[in-house]
Amino acid sequence: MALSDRKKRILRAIVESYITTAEPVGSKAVSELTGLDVSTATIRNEMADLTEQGYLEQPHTSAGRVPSPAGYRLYVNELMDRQQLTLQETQRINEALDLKMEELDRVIDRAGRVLSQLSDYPVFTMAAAKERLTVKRFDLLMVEDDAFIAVVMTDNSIVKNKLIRMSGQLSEPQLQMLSAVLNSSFTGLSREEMAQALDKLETRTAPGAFQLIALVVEFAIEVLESQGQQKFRTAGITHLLEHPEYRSLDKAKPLMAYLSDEGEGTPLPVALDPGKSMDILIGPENVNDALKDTSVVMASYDIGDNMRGVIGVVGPTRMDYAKVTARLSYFADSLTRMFGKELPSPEDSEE
Amino acid sequence: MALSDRKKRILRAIVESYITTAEPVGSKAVSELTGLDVSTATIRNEMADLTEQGYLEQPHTSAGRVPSPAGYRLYVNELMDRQQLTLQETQRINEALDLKMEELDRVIDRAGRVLSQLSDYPVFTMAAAKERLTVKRFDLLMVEDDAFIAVVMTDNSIVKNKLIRMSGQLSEPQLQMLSAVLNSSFTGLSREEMAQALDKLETRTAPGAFQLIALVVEFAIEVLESQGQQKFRTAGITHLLEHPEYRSLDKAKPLMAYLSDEGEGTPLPVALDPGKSMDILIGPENVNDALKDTSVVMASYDIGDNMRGVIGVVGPTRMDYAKVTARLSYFADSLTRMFGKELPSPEDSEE
DNA sequence: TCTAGCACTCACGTTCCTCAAGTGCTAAAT
DNA sequence: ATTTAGCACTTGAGGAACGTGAGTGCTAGA
Repeated sequence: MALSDRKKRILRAIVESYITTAEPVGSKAVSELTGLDVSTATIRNEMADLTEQGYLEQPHTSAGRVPSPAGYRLYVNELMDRQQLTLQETQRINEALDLKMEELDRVIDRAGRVLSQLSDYPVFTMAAAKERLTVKRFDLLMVEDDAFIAVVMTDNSIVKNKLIRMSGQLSEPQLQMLSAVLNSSFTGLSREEMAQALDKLETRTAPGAFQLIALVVEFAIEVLESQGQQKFRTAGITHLLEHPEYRSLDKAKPLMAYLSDEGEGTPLPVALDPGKSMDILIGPENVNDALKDTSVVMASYDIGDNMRGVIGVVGPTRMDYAKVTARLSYFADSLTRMFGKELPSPEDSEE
Repeated sequence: MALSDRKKRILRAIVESYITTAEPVGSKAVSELTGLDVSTATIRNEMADLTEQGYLEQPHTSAGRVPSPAGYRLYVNELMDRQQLTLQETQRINEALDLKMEELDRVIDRAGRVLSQLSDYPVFTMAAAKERLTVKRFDLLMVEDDAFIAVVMTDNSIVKNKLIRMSGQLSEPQLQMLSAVLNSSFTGLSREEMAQALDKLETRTAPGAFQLIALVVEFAIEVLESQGQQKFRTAGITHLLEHPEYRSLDKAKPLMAYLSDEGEGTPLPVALDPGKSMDILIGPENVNDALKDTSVVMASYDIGDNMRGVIGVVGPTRMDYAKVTARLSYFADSLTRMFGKELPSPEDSEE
C-alpha cells in the first residue's frame, strides 16, 4: 500500500524536524513545515494513519509524533534528498587523505577523525583481508655478525621486517641458503599451510638451520595474522554526548564503552554485504544489543585487490541521514580511489 | 606549622572517605572512621581548624567537608599508604606486557588499556626521543627489476622499511653503489644535517642516482621524524563517566574531548621532570584548563638509551591516589625493565 | 581542653498544582 | 467523501511549598 503524496510529505517533515530538534513533532509544527494548505486537524488525521501503519510512534498519549524505525527506513529509501557537499568540505577531506601518503593505518585513522568532525557523530573503521593471504617473498639481510633482518613481503605487497639475533654466527652463503629454502618452501602458503610445512621440514633439516627458519616462519605467520585480522578503530566518540538521547549516562555508557574498547577482541559490529557499497542499519535492525537504539551508516572501500575496509558512522536513530550519507560516500569513494587496484598497498610498512 | 597527629588522622580519614564515596564527609562519619575517642564536637573544632588552614573546603555552609587541593597534596606527600598489589593484578600486568612481545606501540597501547581497567580511570601514554636521533645504517634490497626495499635502522635500533619503485631498471652492483653512498654520507646525521648533506650531494652526482638517493633519504627523515614525535595515546576514557564529578556533561565533555583527540596536534598536557620517576599533579596544579578540576598521576619509563615514555592516569581530584600510584609505578617499572637499556628496540631478538 | 546541647542553615525529596502542547472525536461545512 | 473547527481530555514538565535530616557554629559547663 503506497502512501499518498501528502502522507509522504508529512512523514518527511516529521523525520527532518525530529532529526534536528530531537523533540516530538506536533501537528501544528508539521503544518508549518510542510506548507500544506490544510488545517492541523487534517494533518492529525493523516498522522493517526501513519501511526497506525507503523511509520510513527508516540512517546506518550499526548506528545507529538516521533518516527519509528520503519519511518526512518522509508525516509532513507525514498524520501531523503542526497545532499551536496560544500567546497570547503571536499577540500577538507582531500587534505586529510592526500597528506603525503603515510602508512595505511594512519590515513584511515585520520579519515575517521575528519569524517567524525564533519558529521558530528562517532566513526568506526575496519579493514580486513578479503581472502587468503600468503607470503610472496622472503629476504634475509645480514646486519651484524650475530643478527639479521628478516623481510617478509605479502601477497598484497605489505612489507614487514624483524631483527633476529642468533646465538652463533652465520656466514653470508649460509644466509642465502636459508633464504632459498624459505622462498622455495614457504611462499604462496596460508598460515595453516606454513605451520604444516614447517613440521614436515623439521625431520630433514639440520637443527641449527631449522631453528632459524622456524623463527622467520613464525614471524611471517604473525604478519599474516595481523593483516588478516580485522582492525576495529573509532574516532570522535565524544560526539555522542552532544546528542540528547545520550544525555543520560545509562544510555551513553554501554555504547561508548562498546565503541571505545577498540582493538582488543571487539565483537565486530557489522558485516557489509559484499555487493553493496553503502548500507544503513536503523535501530533494531542492528544485531548487537549495544546498538539497539542506534543507527549505523557504513560504506566499504577497497584496498588493493585483496583487502576491503569499512568506514561507518554511528549515531542515534534520528541521525541526519542525508548529511551523513553524502559525506560518507564521498569518503569511501576517495579512499577507494586512493588505495584502489593499481597501487596495491601503502608502500611503506614497518615495525 | 606542622599539623597535630589528630588533625592528620582526621584529614586522612576525610580524604579516604571522600575518595571512595565522592560525598562530603561530616563530623560523625569522621568520628567513626578514625576511631578517635573524642566527641563529634571536638572533631568539628579540628575540622574548622583544617578548613581555616586551607586543607578542607565546604561546598556550602552545611554540608560536610571536602579536601582542598592542598589537602590532597598533603595526603599524597605524607599520609598515604603505599598499596600492595594483589597477586592477580601483577599477573594481569605481566600477561599484558609479556604477550609474545609485539611491537613497541602495541605493547604500550595494551599497557594503557590494562592499567585503565585496573585503576578505573582513563590512561594516557606518550613516548618521545630524549635526544637527537640518527640513522645507524642503510640497506637496499632488490625485490623486482624495477623496485627495491630501503631498510633504515636508527640509532635506537628501530628498523623501518619502504618499497621504492623506479621508472628505469637497476642492476645489483648499482644498488650496492647507492648503498655505499648512503652509508658513508648519511649515517650519524640528524634530520636537518641529512637535508643539508643531500643538497651538497646533488651537484656532484649523476641525476638518476641522486634521485633514488633522495627518495631513500627522505624516507629516512620521515622515520626519524615519526620517532622523534611525541605520540599521545589514551585508553579507557569512558571510565570518566563512572565518577560522579563527570555526571554533568558540561564537566565531562571538555576533558573527554581533550583526551580523545589523540594523535593529531594535542597540546601535550604534561612534562615530567627528568629526575623524577613519578609525579602527581592535583587540580589547579595543572597548567591546562581542561584539567583544572582533574588530577594527573604519571610515571616515566625508559625505552632503550635514547627514548623515554610517560604513562599516566587521569581522574577527578578525589582520585584514589594510593591505588593508582601503586599500579602505575609497577607498570612503569615493568616497562623499563622490558625496554630498558640492554635491548633497545621493539624488535625482539631471539637468543 | 574537651564535651554536650541547641539553634540554625541548606540541599534534597515529596507532594501538589498549574500550564501548555498535543491528541482524538464529533459535528458542521465544503 | 473530505476537510475543518471546536472542544474535552491526557500527560509530562516546571515550579512552589514544605518537611526532613545531615551537618554546622557557638556557648556554657565539666
